[in-house]
Amino acid sequence: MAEPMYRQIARDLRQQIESGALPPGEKLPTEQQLSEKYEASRNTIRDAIKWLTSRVLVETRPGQGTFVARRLTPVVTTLSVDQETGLGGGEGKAAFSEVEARGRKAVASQPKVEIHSASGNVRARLRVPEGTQVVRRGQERFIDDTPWSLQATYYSLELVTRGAVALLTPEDIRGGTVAYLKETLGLVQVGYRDRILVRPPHEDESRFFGLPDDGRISVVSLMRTGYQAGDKGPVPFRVTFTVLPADRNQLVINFGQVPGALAAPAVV
Amino acid sequence: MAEPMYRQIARDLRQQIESGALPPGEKLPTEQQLSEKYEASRNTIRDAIKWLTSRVLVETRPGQGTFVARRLTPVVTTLSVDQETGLGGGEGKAAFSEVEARGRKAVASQPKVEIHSASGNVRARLRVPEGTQVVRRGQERFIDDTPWSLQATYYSLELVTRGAVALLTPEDIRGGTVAYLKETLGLVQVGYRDRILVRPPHEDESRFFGLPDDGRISVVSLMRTGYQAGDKGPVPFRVTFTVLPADRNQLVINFGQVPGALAAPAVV
DNA sequence: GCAAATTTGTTCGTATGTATT
DNA sequence: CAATACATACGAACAAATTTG
Repeated sequence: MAEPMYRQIARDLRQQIESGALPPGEKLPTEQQLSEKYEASRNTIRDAIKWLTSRVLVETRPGQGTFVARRLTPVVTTLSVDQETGLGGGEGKAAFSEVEARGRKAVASQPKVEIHSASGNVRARLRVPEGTQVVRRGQERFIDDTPWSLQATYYSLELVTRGAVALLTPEDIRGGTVAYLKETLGLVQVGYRDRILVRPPHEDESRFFGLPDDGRISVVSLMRTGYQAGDKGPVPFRVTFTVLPADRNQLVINFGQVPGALAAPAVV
Repeated sequence: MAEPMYRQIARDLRQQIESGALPPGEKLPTEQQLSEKYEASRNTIRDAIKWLTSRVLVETRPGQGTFVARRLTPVVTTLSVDQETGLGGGEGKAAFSEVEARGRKAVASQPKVEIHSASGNVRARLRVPEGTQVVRRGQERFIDDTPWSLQATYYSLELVTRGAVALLTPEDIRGGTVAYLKETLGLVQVGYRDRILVRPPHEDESRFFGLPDDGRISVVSLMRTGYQAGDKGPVPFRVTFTVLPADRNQLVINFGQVPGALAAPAVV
């Protein structure tokens, strides 16, 4: 038994999908029918389908059947600094200009504001001791009414006590928080560092994005630490966490002179 | 039956793993033993373990048992341009300086050179018509003797006919190909665009990296298009594809002034 | 080096539950 | 309510990989 039967069946079905014999959205024969066709038990057919499912080639819907997965058109986000606004890509309004330029509708929820103790990554990024109070401003974003990103920015509560009280209002801050902090406190962001990693989604993220609960689709976690000038070099003053489903997003970063046109999604 | 039995069992085991009762590397009880403990059939236990496996919480080894997965210490790659060398991060020797600064040993294979027709993404990135001949320079990279990245750069064959014959030699080009093209052809890279996406690994990639063949660990695909100056704006002249396993790599990009220290891996 | 014991992997059959049409 | 289709669960047998004696 060089290759298990369920793998042979999976391979055959995969070939049919990739050759186009079974186009996206098409319903596969029922497990019963496949069982007869391949002369295997229904359990073995299910193993084959499970193999295809874990590769996101098909998806099963109870009571309906198994369907060839549809390809999602990826959203491209440019991370490099916008030369005009000076805003980092993927932030505030800038996050949407690109999406809207493609004729898709983008909306963001009202920010949700919370205050709690900085923990784990937030402490590490902001370089604050345990127990430090931070303001968390969270937002949910949608494209064409489907969930697209979860974003949360953390600021030390000290910024509020120094006068940046608008950080506590659960509304969009006109012009963006970076500009607001500059006006209010004279705090200038001199640079930022993006950190990108891929990981399985948390449960709440799976729920929000409607990802399958088996964790086979990862999320891209984007951490952006903003720095202000300090005596001994740049000092962090805010950190933003953005979470995007990995299967429908691409990131683009430009260095130096590159074509001005919007970057089109790459073919996977 | 609100929550299926196999999920309850998986949840219980997961809790034991995350609480530390079952530390990384520890062997779980055998399927037989778990079957008795939870009063479920072996198949149900296997379903629970499969659930944990798909989340990379455990890994099973035939003939040995199931073990709590060990956390890999991620490798951090900085993509932004090195201020001193002018080289893009993640390329050539620059790709390794960061790794070696952490006391890890990094080696690259001799480049493998091939010539063939540009296809798909290569055509799209280089903006060349179907049938265009390109030079492909491929390299495998290792950190501490474990496979770390697969990289392939494509150049139009025209660069060779114009005099950049070293592109065809299966050896490292001293100083890097970007510098070589500048010396030889006066071709200056004025900018580049990075494009990042996440996808399941191809079969050859799974083999090379030793990833589980069920595709549950994705790879990060990094495409870098290099541009030279042209009459009507920047024109692409090379494209590099780098593939990294997503579970052990982090990317960092700096904009403006940021702390000079090496970026430490973030906690997931 | 080989044989036995252990452990996971594959496959079948069967029964029942749950979601959708 | 009935029919259809996938989901869960049990039991059993043999295969393949690995360790142990």
